[in-house]
Amino acid sequence: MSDPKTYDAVRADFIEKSGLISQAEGLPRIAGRVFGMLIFDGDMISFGELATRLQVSRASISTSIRILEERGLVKRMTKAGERQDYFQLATNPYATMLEGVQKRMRSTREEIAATIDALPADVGAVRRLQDYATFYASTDEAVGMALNKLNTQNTPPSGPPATAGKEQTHD
Amino acid sequence: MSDPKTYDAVRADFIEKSGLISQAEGLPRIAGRVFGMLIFDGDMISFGELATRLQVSRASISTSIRILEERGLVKRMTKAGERQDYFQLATNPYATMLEGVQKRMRSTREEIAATIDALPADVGAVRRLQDYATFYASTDEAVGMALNKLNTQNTPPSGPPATAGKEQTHD
DNA sequence: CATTACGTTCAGTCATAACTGAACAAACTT
DNA sequence: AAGTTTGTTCAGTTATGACTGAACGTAATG
Repeated sequence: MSDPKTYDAVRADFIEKSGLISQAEGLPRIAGRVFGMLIFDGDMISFGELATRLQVSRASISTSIRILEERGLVKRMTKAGERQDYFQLATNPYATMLEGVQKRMRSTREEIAATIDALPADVGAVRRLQDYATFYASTDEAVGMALNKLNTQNTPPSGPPATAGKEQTHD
Repeated sequence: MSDPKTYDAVRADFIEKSGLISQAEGLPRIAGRVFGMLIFDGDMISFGELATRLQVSRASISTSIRILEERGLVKRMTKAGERQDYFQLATNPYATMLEGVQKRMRSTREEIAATIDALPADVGAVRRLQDYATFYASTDEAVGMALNKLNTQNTPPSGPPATAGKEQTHD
């Protein structure tokens, strides 16, 4: 208990944990570390800084950022007078994550529905497939409720601080 | 539309799809195929039958079954007079899946909380970490609601049919 | 007893995806 | 112009995990 780790140690641990969490969610580990670093630090971080502070190649940063951008979790910024790209958490990244989950669940639910449609209604499998589909449907619905909560209650959450004037959203 | 696939073709497609779905959920593909086959066929399937019908090694069946048993999705049965093990969907496997999801989310939420506790309350990171933790908390809650629905509304669902007398649950 | 059937385990192979270094194009600096 | 800096892409390496074959223990069968 009485182990006051330094700020930097806590930070490093959290970033590393984020890597592992993301790995469990199907993202590459480095992308998770980038995400964790953006959460922890809050402010914009440059491309080069990401590479050096995480001690990985710039190629890895490039692809990780691409993945995070595709998923809508991170946005790319520019600073006037700076050549490097800067990155920041997207606004409400968690809602975006849930939307992604929803999307995937719906798609698999539809695949199950397609299987059901391809069968005559009286075969025994239909009943079990319907249960399977229902499972996805109600989970989808539950996620939708969490999403609503996220979108309404705390807008804006701790997202990017009101920009100080120099930065521009990139596209 | 006017493409009446044979029952066996629909079945094979579904089983294959299940493999892919499970792969996306972090399970080995073969485990997903086993799961899909158990859903589709409904009745008990023997160890050997799984290996031959899925055209994979018995070693793979063994480890896949172990995984599915560990997760509580499948139960092992024996038939009097039969030496082979038989397998069946567990009762309410979907609820069990959701419980697993919940468990994992709680554990990562706790890791985030631990990070927060290790920081003085006034650092900026705390706010963002709290948002992160809240995200997991409310998703956890939502899953809990879906779980309740699953557990109450349709008990028993299409689970294993009342056993015909010869089988025994294997512990 | 020997033989066969069954399921597990383990070493090894194979497939896949993460990660890197190097080559590159574009934009800036001198 | 030549030389930097920056980000992307691609070929190649590396790490990871799925899958298999073979060896094994156990239990039933003959």
